[in-house]
Order: sequence, then C-alpha cells, then structure tokens
Amino acid sequence: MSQMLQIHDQIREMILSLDLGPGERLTERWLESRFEGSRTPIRAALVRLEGEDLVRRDGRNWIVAPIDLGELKALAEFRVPLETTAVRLACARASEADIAAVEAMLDACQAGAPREEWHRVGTDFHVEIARLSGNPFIVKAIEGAMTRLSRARWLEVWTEPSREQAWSEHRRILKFIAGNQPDAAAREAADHIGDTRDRLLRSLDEDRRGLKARGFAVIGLR
Amino acid sequence: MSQMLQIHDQIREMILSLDLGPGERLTERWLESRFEGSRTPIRAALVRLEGEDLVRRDGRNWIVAPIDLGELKALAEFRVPLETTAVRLACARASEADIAAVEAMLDACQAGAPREEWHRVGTDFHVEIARLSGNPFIVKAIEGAMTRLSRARWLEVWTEPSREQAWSEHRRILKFIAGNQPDAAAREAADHIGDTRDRLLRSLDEDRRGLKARGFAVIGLR
DNA sequence: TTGGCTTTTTTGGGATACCAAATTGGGATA
DNA sequence: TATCCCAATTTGGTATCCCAAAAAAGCCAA
Repeated sequence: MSQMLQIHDQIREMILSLDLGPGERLTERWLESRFEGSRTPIRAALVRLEGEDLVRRDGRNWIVAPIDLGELKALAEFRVPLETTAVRLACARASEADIAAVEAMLDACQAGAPREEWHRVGTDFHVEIARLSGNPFIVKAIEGAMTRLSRARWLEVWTEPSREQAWSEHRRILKFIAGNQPDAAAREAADHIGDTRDRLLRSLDEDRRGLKARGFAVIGLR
Repeated sequence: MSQMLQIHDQIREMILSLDLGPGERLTERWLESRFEGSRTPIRAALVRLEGEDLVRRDGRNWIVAPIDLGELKALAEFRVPLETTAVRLACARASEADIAAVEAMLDACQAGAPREEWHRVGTDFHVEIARLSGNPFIVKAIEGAMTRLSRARWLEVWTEPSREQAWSEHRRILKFIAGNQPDAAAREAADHIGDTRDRLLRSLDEDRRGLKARGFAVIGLR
C-alpha cells in the first residue's frame, strides 16, 4: 500500500480514538516528523481526510474537526429515514446466512469485553444492517454518519446500563428482520436511533466539565 | 482562491459536462500542461475529486469515474426516503420567503431556455428542497446523489415532453410544501423520483448505440 | 510595565528533482 | 512474418526547494 494511504489510516485512527483532540491544530511539518515521511504524502492524506470531514481548514491551517453537539440531532434526523429504509430492504433481501453473521457479531461481544470492543461493534452493527439492504449508497451514508458519531460515543460515559439497553435494542431489530416483520423492524430502528441520541446528549451534557478540562473543542457545549 | 481549488473546479466542470468522457484516463502530466500548473496542486485536486467519486484509481492510473447504469436504480432507492423526509421537514420549517425563492428559480427557466439551463435547474431544485429541510446531512447527501445523476441526465435525450413532465412534477411538490401538506408532498416526491428513474433508464436504453459510438465507459449498458 | 514596531521564524502553497515501476517500441531472431 | 527480449520513455510516488504570507519573538520607547 502507498505511504499516503498508510499515513491517512494512521491519522484517521488517531483522530477517531481521540488521540488527536477535536479542534487540535495539525501542522504539516509536525506530521512529517511524526510519520517520518515527506510533506507530499502527508498533504495528500490531509486532503483526503478533509473529504471525510475528519480534518478541516481553519484559514490556512489544518485542524482536527471539532465535535459539534448540534450535529448530533441533525445526524439522528438523517439516520432515521435511511436506517428504517435499510431494515425494510433487509427484510426483503437479506439471506438467513447474512443475518446469522450479524447475530454472531453481536454474540461475540460479551459482558467482559473491553470498552473498545463495545464501541466498535456498536458502530459496525448499523453499517452491517445497512449492508443487508443491498444498497451501496445507504451503506456509504450510514458509514459516514457512524464515523461522525464515533468520537462523541467515546466521550459518552457508556455505562453498563446504557450498553445493555443498546445491545437489547440491536437484538430486537435483528429479530424483526429475521422474522420478516419490516414495520416492526423499522419502528424499532427509529426508536433506537432516538434513544441513542438522547442517551448521548444527556451524558455529554452531564460530563461537559470533564470535556472542557481535556481541552476538546466541542461546539455547542454550554 | 488557491490554484488547487481552481483546478479542482475546472476538472470537475469538465467531467460533469462530459468534456472528459466517463472512463477516460487522466495523466497528471497532461493535466499539468492543460492547466499550466505544476503537479502539486493537480495531485491535490485529483485526491479531492476522488473523494467526490468523480475520479477513480485504476491500478496506478487516474480515470474519470465511469457511469454505472446499475447505480441509477440504487440511487433512486436512496433518494426516496431522504427526499420524502426533506419535503416533510420543509413543510414544518421553511419560511414563505424560502419557498418563494425556489419558485422563482423554477420560473426563471422558461420554454426557450437553453438545454444547460434546464439541466442545472433540474438538479438544483432537489438540492434547494433539501436545503429547506434545514438538515445539512440531507443536503449533502442529495447534492452527492444529484451529482452522480448529473452526467446520465446529459446522456438522456431530454425531450420536450419529459422536460414538461419533470417541470410540472417539481411545481406540484413545491405547491404541496407551500400548502403545508407533508403527506401529499412526500407522495409526490417519491413518485417524481420513480418517474425520473424510469424516464432516464428508458431513454438511455434507447440511445445505447449512440453512447457506445461516443466511446463513453458506461457500465451495465447491454 | 506596556504598547506598538521591526525582525525573525514558521507555515502552507507551489515548483521541481529524482526514483522505481510500468509501458512502449524496435530490432534481432527463428 | 511472428515472437521474444531489451532499451528508452512515460508515469505516478516521494523528497526537496523556494516563496510569500502569517505568526511569533524581540525590542525600543513612553
């Protein structure tokens, strides 16, 4: 793989894991020394990351995209029609094997699993459901939405009960798809997205002092 | 504006106007001489265009993204839930002035207008409706979808009657939004997207010999 | 100390240099 | 004439180089 793609993936990973804080400035020269490559592949990686909206311009400078809490509501509003459509299509199109694979993914994440694992599976579930729809545009849109949500979900306290609730909601959605009950699956999916949004906003609101203390640029944080 | 953005916009325009044919190979050195800039800004522009899926990699080479007729169906399937949601939100949120502005845009395109004008307004209408929803993610998704449709619409015969029908369907959607009738607006929008897809596929199918003769890489063309 | 001014440094944008891999083109050979 | 092989060319990937603008650091005077 080209050096540029390696650098792109590494920076992306650092951003999504909050290793690079939201709003933090990135200089091409610092990245140059950090990744031991020249500016050419680094600049290409930055342009690419800008297209994914993980990195932005601030005047002439590069910054890690801040987290915008206002976006979280718009994002839920965006996801509802897409994911309800996705589960309906999944009912019509997904094979039993496809569904079983998603089920296995959920099973693999048990109570003792590390936080990173829960985080990843919680994102991947929605992408995989989108994939069951068979529509690549829906998949890409959900991928983008979940990526944008990803960092806020790290910030979420992500307590045991909220994990439990999300997990059981995922289960329920999948069950309705397996049972070919599109209306119920769609209703469940819409409820789940709304619940998740509320959980997220509530816990971020409770934790706002901690976020400021860590110096993260979180827009819309009172 | 930076040279890279100028070059990006110019290449983008050439692609969307079919000045650069779908599937055509682009070499960085040719673009260099064509735009009288060095490879640095051209390379950045290409990476950016790749993010918009207007340009792709073919091995080590750059090519203009081919047109995939199979995508047209998936694209309509993607647009329906988004645009029905958009018109519903527009009913709830758009001001009379906002709606009047879109109406004025339609009015500005009269019978004698050049083909380019019809093409542009036909795309912009959907983006502007999405904007009335107030949801930036819906706007961006619709922009992307309409961009991907754009070139296929040039290939469409785009006859007088089909123009007429599209125009009156647009009118009807807008009227229902102005009258705050979300259900009717949504039904109208869904029908319009389906009708457009059918018109497009039918006329592309009829015209397939002409497309091959022009050497365009059109995937899924029998 | 502080407020404005100048000088120095740093930064991103662009141009160019260099390389390795891939492609192309000829020409020798069967 | 067809085929194989090697040299020359072209291409994208990367590393540097140069520049103008912006930011930072001194620095002097009030």
